[in-house]
Order: sequence, then structure tokens, then C-alpha cells
Amino acid sequence: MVDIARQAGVSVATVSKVINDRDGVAAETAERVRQIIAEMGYEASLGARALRSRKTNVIGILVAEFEPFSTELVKGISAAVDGTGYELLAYSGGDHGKAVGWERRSLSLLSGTLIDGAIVVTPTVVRADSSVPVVAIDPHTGPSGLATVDSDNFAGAKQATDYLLALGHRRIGFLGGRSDLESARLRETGFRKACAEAGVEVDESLILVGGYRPDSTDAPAHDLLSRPDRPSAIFAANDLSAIRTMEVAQSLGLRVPDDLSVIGFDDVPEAASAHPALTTVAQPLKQMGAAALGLLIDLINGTPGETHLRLPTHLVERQSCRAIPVDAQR
Amino acid sequence: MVDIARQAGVSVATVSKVINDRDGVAAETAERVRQIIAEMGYEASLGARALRSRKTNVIGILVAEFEPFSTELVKGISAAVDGTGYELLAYSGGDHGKAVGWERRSLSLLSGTLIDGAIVVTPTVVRADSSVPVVAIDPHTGPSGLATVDSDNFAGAKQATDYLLALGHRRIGFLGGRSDLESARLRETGFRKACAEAGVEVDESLILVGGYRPDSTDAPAHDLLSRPDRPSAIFAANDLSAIRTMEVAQSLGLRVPDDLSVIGFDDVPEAASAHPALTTVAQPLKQMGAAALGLLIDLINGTPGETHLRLPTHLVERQSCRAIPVDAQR
DNA sequence: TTGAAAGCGCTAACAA
DNA sequence: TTGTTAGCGCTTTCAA
Repeated sequence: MVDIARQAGVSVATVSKVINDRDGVAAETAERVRQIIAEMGYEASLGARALRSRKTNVIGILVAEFEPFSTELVKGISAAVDGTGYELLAYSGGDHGKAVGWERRSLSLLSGTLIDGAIVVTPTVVRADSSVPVVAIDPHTGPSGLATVDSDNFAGAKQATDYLLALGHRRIGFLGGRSDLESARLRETGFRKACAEAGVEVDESLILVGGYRPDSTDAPAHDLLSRPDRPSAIFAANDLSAIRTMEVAQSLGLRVPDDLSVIGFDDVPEAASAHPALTTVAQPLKQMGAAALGLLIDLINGTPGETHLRLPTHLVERQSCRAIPVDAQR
Repeated sequence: MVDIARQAGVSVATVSKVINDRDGVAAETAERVRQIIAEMGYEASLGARALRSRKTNVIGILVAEFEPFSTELVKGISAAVDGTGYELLAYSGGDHGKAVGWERRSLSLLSGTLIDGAIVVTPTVVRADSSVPVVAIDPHTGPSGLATVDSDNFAGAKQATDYLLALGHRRIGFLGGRSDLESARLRETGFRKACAEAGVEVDESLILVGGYRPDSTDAPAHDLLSRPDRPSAIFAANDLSAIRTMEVAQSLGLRVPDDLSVIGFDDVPEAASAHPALTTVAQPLKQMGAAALGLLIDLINGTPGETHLRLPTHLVERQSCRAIPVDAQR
């Protein structure tokens, strides 16, 4: 900025005024400064600028990691941000969410200086008292005081389980999600509800935790599939763990769907390219991202509307589930 | 930080030293300060911190927009960053790359202050003289002086065209990419080369530009498909335009692959979930992201190795292409 | 071992 | 219309 000022023969204050379209600058001077800025390809440093002014026009997206789920949300937010005048800064702490409180850390790292507001994805811990407006997607269990967006996890899980039951499955394994997340809790509740309604007793030894992550799914999937009375179907609480479950099954010599039916949750793009293509419950991830952005912008503008948006799910039938032959049913 | 200092009864300078593990602080004092920091959930503002010190341990990923291509790269970078000690900041300017020079703008916005280095995706314009190390993925035409990562676009395009040719197609439409990108140029060259080798003359009126974007693909796809002598197959320069081409075909009453074969390029996850599932040339996007990160970290550490990495492509056969019945061949 | 003071690149209030 | 000055939250000499 000093260079620009020197080149133009004015003070840095004047340059700043030109950049920010403040008035009190002669049209001629402004033009000259603009010229030089363009020539030198200068852009005010976000860090320094934000330090001093309050508004940055940047919205932060805080994720533990860029994996299929969070990136689908990001795609939705990105599509929706077009035309709003905001820019997007998606931030992932280095530890991939392994450290408790990563979202609080990232939030204070960025808020107050760099961003006007934040969308935080699957937070484990949040304080509603952040210095900037925050919207949570798929939040943790319990009240947070935050504006949130999620999908109807209960209904979706029930739908998945009903589908498996309708195919004749009676011994159904359940690979739960991250127990600190509301979504994981609701999916298990939906599963149990469907079983209860169908008069099928759930075998508690068939309920394990996959934690939404492929690597933490390995062990429980192995457990479930290597027992003599293994389930004929598995409902994995998200697509990534469902896909890993299919891989584990295949490594054990089981064919999906012939020997084992598997159903997931989310409908990330990877579900369609799995082998076999994964039957799953779709969350409208792109819409959820867009909705979160809408909520956040309202919050920033001080015109809060809804504080909680819940979007519907639907079943997507692909190739990973099969009806049990009638004579094999118990 | 002032609050912390007051609480601990020390100066902000001391707090800063504790945060940055500088020595010259009594173990006891340090412990007390750390305690309070933890209690208050404080984290130093990235903007302010970076303004003063040089190293931020943050790597920037600059994209025009979060769409399937760039997000696949981001996933690859994210997976590879684990354990390196770096964090990731993916930035998308608001205009979705419509403004020329968005990457230069984003770069100077972030560099010098917020990030230690940047990976820029499909840049149109770059100066190698940035204040931080930069690696380009899928760069623009012509020399840039930048370290780059790409895939073998020429071989991939030839492979795709050979495949179509082998299926008996002789009238093949080509929907090119963004003409400023090296990849688009190479894909067209590969297409022409394959035709030439097969002794098939290319009809220049069948070569149009889709620009890698669904919306800019609509018109040329319509053009190609509504002419009486429409091609029997279309090679679209990336998956997004291929998928849109299939949609346009279907809206025109053409069945894919029965009436029209379509092949894409990239193999983004969306290709597998298209209807019909898209046959395409796969780029190893995740590996490309990981490779770019490796290159960049080398650059940051001042131990530059390779300056240009080219990864191989391969054909992924799905359901969008069909052999032409022999009697229909010309 | 500690803290005062300067300054990173910028914006905002005010004075000239 | 312009420039001077102070200060955003932090790190870093350097003196106490």
C-alpha cells in the first residue's frame, strides 16, 4: 500500500479511501490511484484489513476435515453464495477433528478478525457466545443456543430400517455414528422404533458404534460379520462406514448383496460409485448448506427468522440390498 | 489477550511468549497463563498473529468455486495434510471465477499475511513472483514459471476417442473446455490425434466449446444435437459438461446410450451417479491434490524437488457409451 | 524473568 | 480534498 501511495504521490490514507470507495477524494486522484492499483495487481491484505475494520464480507465454513459429507455441504453453500456479495473461507484445523473443541479453536482463530460469520459442520462443542453469528449443521446433542440446520434423521433411519424389514431381514446389525452428535442418536432411535413397530426384537449385541469414520468402522464391522450368527443386513449410520462395511464383508468372502445387505445414510456422491452401488437414505446436503447460508446471512443482517431448519430425507435404492429368500427367513 | 494478561497478572508480552513457547518465562508463570488460556478458550487471532510473525502454518487452497472438480482436489489435499502440522484454508472469491485474475486477487488477499503457501486450482493468470510459494493444479496455457501438477490430458483424451472409435463411432462431437487452460488444449489435441490415426476426418462443425461448465454447455450441446446430421457420440471435455450433455440429449428425446454415446473426463464422484452412469477418463484427483501439497511443502522448506508432476489417467467404463450397430456405421 | 515500546498493513477520526 | 495520527491484536526487540 505504501508503494501504491508513493507511486501515486499521495498518502496511504488516500489510497485506503479509494479502495473502500469513501468519499472525500478528488475524482481525478481516485482514478489515478485505481490505475496504479490495477497495474500493480494490488489487493489489500485480508488479515490487516479485517484487524481494523469490522466487516470483511467473508463467511467462514469450519470443518474438521474435508471429506465427502462436509464437501457436499460446502458445494451447496458455494452455489448459494453466488450473488450475495460474500466470499467463502473453508477452514480445516490440522488434526482432522481429533482434538476436542476444534471448532471453538477454529472459531476464535478466525472470528473477530477474518470472518463476518461462520457455518460450523458437526460441532462437538459450541458456545453460542461467539463474537460472530454462527450456524451449526448437524449439531451435537443437547441444547446449544445456536441456529441449526439438519435433516430428519429419525424419519430417515426409520425409513431405512422399514426397507430392510420389508425385504425380509430380521437380524439387522446397526453401526452407530458419533455418539456426541444428535444425528447419531436420532438414527439409532429411528432404527429401534422401526424394529419395535414391526415386532422385531433388537439383539443388543448387534448394535455397535462405527463413529461415522471408515477407520473406526473396521473393527465393529469385523465383529459383526465374523460371528456365526451374523446379521443378514447392516444399517450403517453413514455412507462412509457403510462403504467400509461392504469392503470388510468382501474381504471376509461375503458377497453384497447376496450374502449381506448393507444400507447407508447421507447419499454422498461416493455412495453411487461404490461396488455395489450403495442403497442409502439421502440427506439434501446441498440444500442444507444453502439453508445454513441463508440463516447466517439473516443473522449477520440482524433479521433472524427461523432458528432451526429440518429438511426431509428420502430413500435411494441402489444395489446393496436384497430380499431374503422366504425359506431362509426366521 | 489483554484479558488473559490481566487475569494472570502479567503483561501481554508474557502471554505471547507462553503461547509461542518462547523461553524466558518462569515455568510457574507459564503454567498459570496456560491454565487461564484453557479456561477462557482463547486462541490467538490468525489475522493479527500473521500480521506480525511470518509463519502461520496455514496452507491456502485457492479455487474459483467449490464444485466437484476442485472439491475432489481439496479432499486429496486434506487427506495428505494430516500429520504435516499444517492447517488448510480453502478460499473462493465470490464471483465464481467470472472475474479475470481472481487467483491473483485471492493470492494477494491472503499471501504475506495469512498463509505460508498456496495451491491454486485452474488458474488463468499467475505471476510466479508471488510473496509465497505457489503450486498450480491444471494450469493455464503457456509458461508460468510455477510448479505445477496435472494429469496426462493428451493421453487421456486419446484414450477416450480411441474407445469411441472402437465402438464404431465415426461422427464424434467434441465439446471443448476453457480455452485458456492447458488441459483443454491437450484434450482437443488428443482427440484430433486419435481421429487422425484412425483415418477419421474430423468435421470441424462438430467441434464446439463447452467451457467445462454446465451452464455454458447448454447451448453448444443443443446445437450439436438438434442438427439433422447430429453426431452418434460426444466427447465432452469434462464430466460436468458431459452430464449436462446427457440431460440436453434426454430433453431432446434422445436416449443415452442408445441414440447417443457420451464420454466425459475427470471422473468426479458425480459421474457415477449420473443417469446413465457416465463413462469417463479418470484423473487421479486425490493424488494430484496430495502431490501438489508435497510439492508446496518442499517449496516452503526450501528443498524444491520436481517442478512439474504429470499423473496418468485411465478409462472408466460405465453405461453412457454403446457400440454402433454395424449396419448403421458409415 | 518480566514488561515497555515499536511496528506488522491497514482503516478511521480528525486536523490542516 | 488531503494528510497526520492513533490503534486494531499480536510478536519481538531491548531495557529493566
